[in-house]
Amino acid sequence: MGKAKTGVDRRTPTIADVAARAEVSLSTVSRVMNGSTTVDAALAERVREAALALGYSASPLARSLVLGKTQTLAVVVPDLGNPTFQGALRGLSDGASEKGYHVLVADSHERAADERELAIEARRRCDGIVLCAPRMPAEELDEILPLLAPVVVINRDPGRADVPSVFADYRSGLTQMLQHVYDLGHRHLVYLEGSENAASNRNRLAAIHEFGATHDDVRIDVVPGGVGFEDGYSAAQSVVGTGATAAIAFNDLAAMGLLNALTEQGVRVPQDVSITGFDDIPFARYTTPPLTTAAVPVEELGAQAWERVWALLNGRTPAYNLSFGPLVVARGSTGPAPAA
Amino acid sequence: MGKAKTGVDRRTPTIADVAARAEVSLSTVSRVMNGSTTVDAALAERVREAALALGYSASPLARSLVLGKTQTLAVVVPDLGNPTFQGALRGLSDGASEKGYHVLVADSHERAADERELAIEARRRCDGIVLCAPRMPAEELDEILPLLAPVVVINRDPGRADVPSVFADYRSGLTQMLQHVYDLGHRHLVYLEGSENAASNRNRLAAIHEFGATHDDVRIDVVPGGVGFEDGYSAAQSVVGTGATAAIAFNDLAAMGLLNALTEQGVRVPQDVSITGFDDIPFARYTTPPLTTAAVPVEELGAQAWERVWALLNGRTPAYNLSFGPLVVARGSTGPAPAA
DNA sequence: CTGTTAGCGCATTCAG
DNA sequence: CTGAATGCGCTAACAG
Repeated sequence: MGKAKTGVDRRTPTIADVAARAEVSLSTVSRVMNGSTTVDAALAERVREAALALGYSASPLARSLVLGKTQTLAVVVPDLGNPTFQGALRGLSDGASEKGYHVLVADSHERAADERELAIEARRRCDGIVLCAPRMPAEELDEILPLLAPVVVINRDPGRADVPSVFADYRSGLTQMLQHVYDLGHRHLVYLEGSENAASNRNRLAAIHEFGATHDDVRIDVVPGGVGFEDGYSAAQSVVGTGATAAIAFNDLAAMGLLNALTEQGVRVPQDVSITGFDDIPFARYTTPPLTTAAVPVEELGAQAWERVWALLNGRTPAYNLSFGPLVVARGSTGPAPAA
Repeated sequence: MGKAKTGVDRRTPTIADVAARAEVSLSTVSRVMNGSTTVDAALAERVREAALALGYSASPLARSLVLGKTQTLAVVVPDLGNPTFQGALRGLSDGASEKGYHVLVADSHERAADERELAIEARRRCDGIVLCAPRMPAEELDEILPLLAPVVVINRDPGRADVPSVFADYRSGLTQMLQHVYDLGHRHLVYLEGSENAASNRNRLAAIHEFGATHDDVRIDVVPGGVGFEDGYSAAQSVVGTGATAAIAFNDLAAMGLLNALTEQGVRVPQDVSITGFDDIPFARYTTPPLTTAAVPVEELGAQAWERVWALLNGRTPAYNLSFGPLVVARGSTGPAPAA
C-alpha cells in the first residue's frame, strides 16, 4: 500500500523538495542547513519548517562527494573474533564516534594476501584508515602505506617515520616475562611461537634470543604454536616433550588452550609447569589458575590510534609514535620451578 | 618533495584522466571498467593500459551516488565489548564481505536513547541495516523500523511481520534451564535479571513466571543483576541473601562474575550453589567449574541476518523469521541440590 | 560500437 | 542577503 498513486512520495526528500516547499532556492536551504552564511530569519524559519515537515536531512553521500570527505574511518583487523583486536576496535570506535565519525570494519581473516586489497578498497570509502596487519610482509606494507594516507598503523612498527603508529613493545614485554619466570627459578623454558611471519612473533623471538645469549644457564626451546586457543591446545604434546618447566605462549588464547590441555592430561599448573600468556585479554584472570600474562592496553591502543588519525585528518601533526611497554601481571599460572 | 611543481599529479586520477590518456570518451572508459557493453578490443586495451598506468579505479562515492547504492551494510550493536554481539558482528561481516559488501558498525554503548539516531544516521550511508537494540522500547522500534528498510532485526522479535528477524528464543531457553536445575533437585532458585527494560529480559521473566506457575514446589526469587561481569560480581550478596541453591544469571558474563565472587567468599559451586549462564560465549567452558549455559549460536545468527538483508537487497523475499532454540549445555557449575 | 548529454544530491562560487 | 550557475566523479540514456 502507498505507491505513487496515493500521491505520497516514498522517495527520500532532497534539498530540492525542501526548497520548493519553502519557496526559496536550493542555496538558501543549503545555507540554513549548514548554518553557514547569515540568512534572513523569516526565510530560515520557513526552510526549517519545510525540512522538518518533509523529514529532510542532507544525503551523506552527496555531501561526501562534493565536500571530499566521508566522515568515516576504515579499520582493518586480522580477526574480529580475537579479543585483542576487538579491544582495539572498541577504543577506535569510541574515539571516532565522539567526533561524529563512523567506522567501517574490514576483517582480513588472517589472510595476509587479502590485506592489501582490503585496505585499499576500504580506504577509498573513507577519509583515513587504521591498519592492523601483523602478517603483511614489511616490503608490501612499506609499499601500500603511501597509498593509504592518512593512515595509522597499529600493532607493529611500520618502519617509516612518516606514518604514525601505536603498538605494544612485544620484545620488552617478553623480556620481562622471561625475567619473571627466570626469577622463579626456571632454567628450561619453551616458547610456543605464533605465526612465523608475524612481526610481533619476530619481536618476541628477538627477546628470546637476546635473553638466551645473556643467560648461559638458561635453555629456551621454540616449538610451533599459533594464535588461537586450539593452537595452544594441540601444542601440549610438544611442550611436554621438551621437558621445560615453563611455557611461554604467544598470547593468552594459546596459553589458555595449552593450560586446558595440560590440565586434562594431569599436568599440574604451576606445580609441574608454569604457563604465561600475552595481552591480558578480559578472561585471562578467570582461568584456573588465573593466567600470568603481559598486559597490553588494547583499548587505549585503539584510542591513541584514533587520536593520531584525527590529528592527521585535521592537518595537524600527530603525537609521537607510541610504544606501550607491556606490564607483567603475575597470577597463578606461574610458580617456582619444581625441584629438579 | 613532490608537490605540484614536479608535474606529478598527487590527486587521485578520475575517469576523465583515463579517458584523456586513452584518447577516448568518458563513457568508453566507464564501459570497459564495468565490462558492460561490448567495446572494441583495441580501445578496451588502451583504456586498461591507461587505467593501470594511472592507478585508476572508480570512486566508490561517485558510483554510489549515481547507482543509488553503497555496497555497505550498517550494523548497530549495543556493546562492541560484549562477546555475544561480537559473534553476531562476525557472522554478519563474513557474510557481507563474501558478497563484496562492506560493514559499517555503530556501537550504541547500551544507551537506548542514542540507538534511534545512531541507526537512522548509519542507515543513510548504507543500503540496508541490521539492528540490534535490545533496550529500545517496542513502540519506538515499531516507529523507526519503516524508516530503516531494508532492515533486519536481530536478538529480539520486532513484532511486525514485514520485517525479517532472527533471534534466540530466550523464553524457551530459560525454561529448559529451569527444568535442568529443577531436575537436579533444586527447589529454591534465584534469577539474576538483566536490564529491566530489555526485551530478552522480559522473555526470560515470562519463562520464570510460567515455570513458577506450573510448579507449586518451586520458589523463584528475582534480584537485580545486569549484563556484565561486574554486575554479576556485585550481586553476590543478594544472591546469597535469598538462600537459593541455584542462581540463574541473565547471561554468561554475569554468571562468571557471580561465580567469581562466590568462589572468593568460600561458597562452593556447585556443591553449595549451582550457577547457570546464558549464551555460551567462547570462554564459558573455561571457567572453574565450567559454566552450565544455554548455547546461542550467535555467529550463525549473524550469518542468517545477513542472508535476509541480502535477500531484501535483491528484491527477493527473505526466509522465514528464525528463532533459535537455545540448547542447554550442562557443565560443572550445576550439580544436585544440597541436602536441606 | 562510440561519443555527447543529462543528471545523482549537494555546496559553492558568482552575480544581482 | 539571495538566487542562478558550476562541478564533485561517475553511469545511463540518447543519438550518431
